[in-house]
Amino acid sequence: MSYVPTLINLVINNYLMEIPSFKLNGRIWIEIAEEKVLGHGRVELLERIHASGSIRQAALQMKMSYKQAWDLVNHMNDGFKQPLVISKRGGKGGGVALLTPFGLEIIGEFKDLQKKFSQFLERNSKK
Amino acid sequence: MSYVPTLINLVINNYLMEIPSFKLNGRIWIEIAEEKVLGHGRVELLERIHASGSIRQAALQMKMSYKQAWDLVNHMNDGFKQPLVISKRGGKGGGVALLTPFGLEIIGEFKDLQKKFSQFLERNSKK
DNA sequence: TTTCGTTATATTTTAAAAAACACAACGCAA
DNA sequence: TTGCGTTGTGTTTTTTAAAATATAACGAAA
Repeated sequence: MSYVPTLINLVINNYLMEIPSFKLNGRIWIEIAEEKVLGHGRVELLERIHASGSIRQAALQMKMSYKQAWDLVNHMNDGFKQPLVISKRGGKGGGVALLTPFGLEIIGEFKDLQKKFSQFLERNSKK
Repeated sequence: MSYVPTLINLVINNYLMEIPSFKLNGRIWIEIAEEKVLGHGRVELLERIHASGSIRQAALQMKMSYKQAWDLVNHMNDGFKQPLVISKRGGKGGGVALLTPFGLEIIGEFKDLQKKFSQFLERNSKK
């Protein structure tokens, strides 16, 4: 900095320097080929698809449009080499979607990471 | 889940279950009273204000509007109890903005946290 | 072979976020 | 006392993201 007015220098010395308590928060996600393929929201979507057997029901529960949910699923299936979700249209119930063993594995992996991260955030917050 | 077609069950067993290598990425930020007050972008803004002595120059360097930069600074000063930036208009150069000792302290704190976080991300990526 | 509810996909509309624009206030220096 | 470049603030416009709408394809079951 090239110029510091003397008056301001006087003013700023009236403030304390102790850092107040704060909460550290954040988000983590998995990237493959520099692209985000899995995060908090997508994992919740996968879990709800697993529980309901339906992309549409999962989307409704999360208050997102079916299109958005489908796009996310599609993007995940593309990002990983293997599908996390397999779906079929027509038939009993109109159609069905379910998780592959690989998809279930990925969910578990992410939840492990998320747990470690939550501990990190807790440890590094200032009480 | 209530219904799993046998055909699909056969299909999904053809996929492997090993988790591929991935990069864990993420962001952290500081919250006070449930509100985000400091993150990656704001810290960069503070550093550029410190280096240039000007909110406008810092904004230009980061390709954001002056208004946005000013709003961010204002929000930070509000969020923490004390100002991180003090500014003055008029006079030589048209005006000036500079960091308080408290602002500098906060930058240091966040960079420490960010460093730890980067190590966390590195440790938990899968090679 | 008709009905049903879902998957799959494209298009349109709406809402939110970001950027752009405009201008008063300020105080040093010429 | 005038000019200058910045701070400070509100308003308008543009861009982007999200939501809503529409519609074909599908296959089990009645």
